[in-house]
This record gives sequence, structure tokens and C-alpha cells, in this order.
Amino acid sequence: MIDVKKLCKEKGLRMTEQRNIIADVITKMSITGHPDVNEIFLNANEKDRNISIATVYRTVKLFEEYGAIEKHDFKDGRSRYEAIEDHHHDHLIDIETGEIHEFTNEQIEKIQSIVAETLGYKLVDHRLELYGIKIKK
Amino acid sequence: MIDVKKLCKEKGLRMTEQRNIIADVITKMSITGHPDVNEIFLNANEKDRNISIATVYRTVKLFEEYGAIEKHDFKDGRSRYEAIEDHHHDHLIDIETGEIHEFTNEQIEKIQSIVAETLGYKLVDHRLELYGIKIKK
DNA sequence: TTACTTGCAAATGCTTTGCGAGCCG
DNA sequence: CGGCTCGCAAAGCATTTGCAAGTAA
Repeated sequence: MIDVKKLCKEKGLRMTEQRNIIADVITKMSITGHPDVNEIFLNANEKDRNISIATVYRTVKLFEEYGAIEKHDFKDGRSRYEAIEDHHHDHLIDIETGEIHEFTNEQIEKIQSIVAETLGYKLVDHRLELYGIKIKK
Repeated sequence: MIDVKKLCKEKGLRMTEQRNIIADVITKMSITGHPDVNEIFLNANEKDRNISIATVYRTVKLFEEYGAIEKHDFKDGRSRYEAIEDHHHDHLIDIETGEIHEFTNEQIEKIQSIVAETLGYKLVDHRLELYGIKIKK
């Protein structure tokens, strides 16, 4: 997992006090989860009472454009974000608890490209989400 | 592809004039595409000037609960619907034109279940969307 | 009859934006 | 200094809902 603040700086994004705080908050929250804008706002606002939710919205959009974070729209209505990781992965969402697990499957990735090509397309993006319930043993 | 009106009747849903019209509109539009609520509303409203968009929203939700139509949230912001088909399929979306293609891939389906099980989950739903651009020959 | 439906308009919830003030380089 | 940012409140959008009147079975 990358350091959002560091990457943005390297890419030349003007870093303000608010952006630094928001970047750090996302980097830290990404270790354990996929925070939505409000969760990011709550954490950032705790460190700087003046940060507004409008700034959080503007900032995550910017970070995403700079390739520092990734946006996900799972089936719960709001957008969730996470710091970019070095390896691509997909998600499995626990529909009972909202827990999100990450996984990678080379085989699926490969087949996706083939399917796209078969349809006459070059694959540029994809979305794969599994929704499940925990198996009790 | 099923007949939405017929299926809803069979399942005992009280069919009003508005629901009949909306069901027929969706059945017909599903042949060629994946209409959003507004497109459904426009078509239905043409047949009965009194149908309101609120009714369309309430009705598609109902049809979905009755398993007569399926809801999709692609990356364009609004929800799209289509009449249930007998075989499950996923979608490839042309990011330049918005065109939507359907495809089925048994292998991916199979791997998905295995991935879920490996993580300790029973797969109950999934979302697989490919986004691509047409390959010019 | 009578519980279920509808149209309308108002209310949501999440996200975006105009504006004047403030800050970074 | 001068353009980029910010906080605030207002605006947007898709979708939902309260209510009184209308309707299917």
C-alpha cells in the first residue's frame, strides 16, 4: 500500500494542510478498511476542526485523478475509497456485516480480457464484486 | 426473455393499469437495451399521460422484488433495468458509446464460487462488469 | 367495500458548486 | 502578488415518501 501524501507530493499536487491531513487519514484507514467520504471527514475533522465535508469531496476526487486512491461503488449507495496498492485486487462483501475482503485471481483476470476481445473490445476497466454470507462451521 | 406482465400476474401481484403499461414497456425495451427509470417513464407516460415518475420508481422496485426484472448500477450514475432472462449473464459496457453487450462465461462463474468458498463465504450475488473500447480493425 | 395504489409535491441523501475570504509558492 | 483553495450555504440529482383521492378485486 502506498503513502497517499507522499505520492501526491511527488506528482506535483499542491499540498495544503487539509490535503495532508486527508491523505494521511485515508492512508491509515485503508489498512483496515474502505472508508466512505463521511468516515474520512469525521477522522480528518477531528484533527482539524475547520475541515469541511466539501473539501473532503473535492480532495478525494483530486487524489483519485492523481492516481493515489481508488474509488469503489459497492451496493450500499455511497462511494468508498482506499489508497492505491501495488497489486490489483477485487472484493468480496459480506452482505450481513458489510465487511469487505480483498482477493486476487489471475485466472478470472485473464478470462475477462479474452471475453472482451471476443466481443471486439479492448478491456480498459472492470468491476468484480462478490456478495456472500459467512459459512458457519 | 420473460413477459414481465405475465410473470407478475402469475405471482399474484395486483396489476393496475399503470403496472400493466410499465411492465409492457420494460419487456419491450429489454429486447434492445437496459432502460433507466426516466426512459421507462417517458415511454410509459406516452401511453398514459397520468403515469408519474414516482409510480415508475415504486413499480420497478416492486417488479424487482417479485423477481420479474433485474436492476443494474453501472458506472453512469442511474439505475438501469431489464426483464429477467432465463440464463444469467454479465455485461460489457462500451465506455465511449454507452452500448451494453451481454455475455456468459461458465468458467468465471465457477471460479467465483470457489473464491468465495476459499474466503469462507457462500456466494449469494455478484457483479461483473467489463468496460472497454471498440477495437478498430 | 376496503385495503392497496396513485399523483403531487415536499423531503431525502449523497455529492457538487458559487462565492467571497484566505493561503501557498 | 495571483492563482489556487477553503468553508459555508445553496444547488443538483436521482430516488423516496406523506397525504388525500382514486381504484382493483
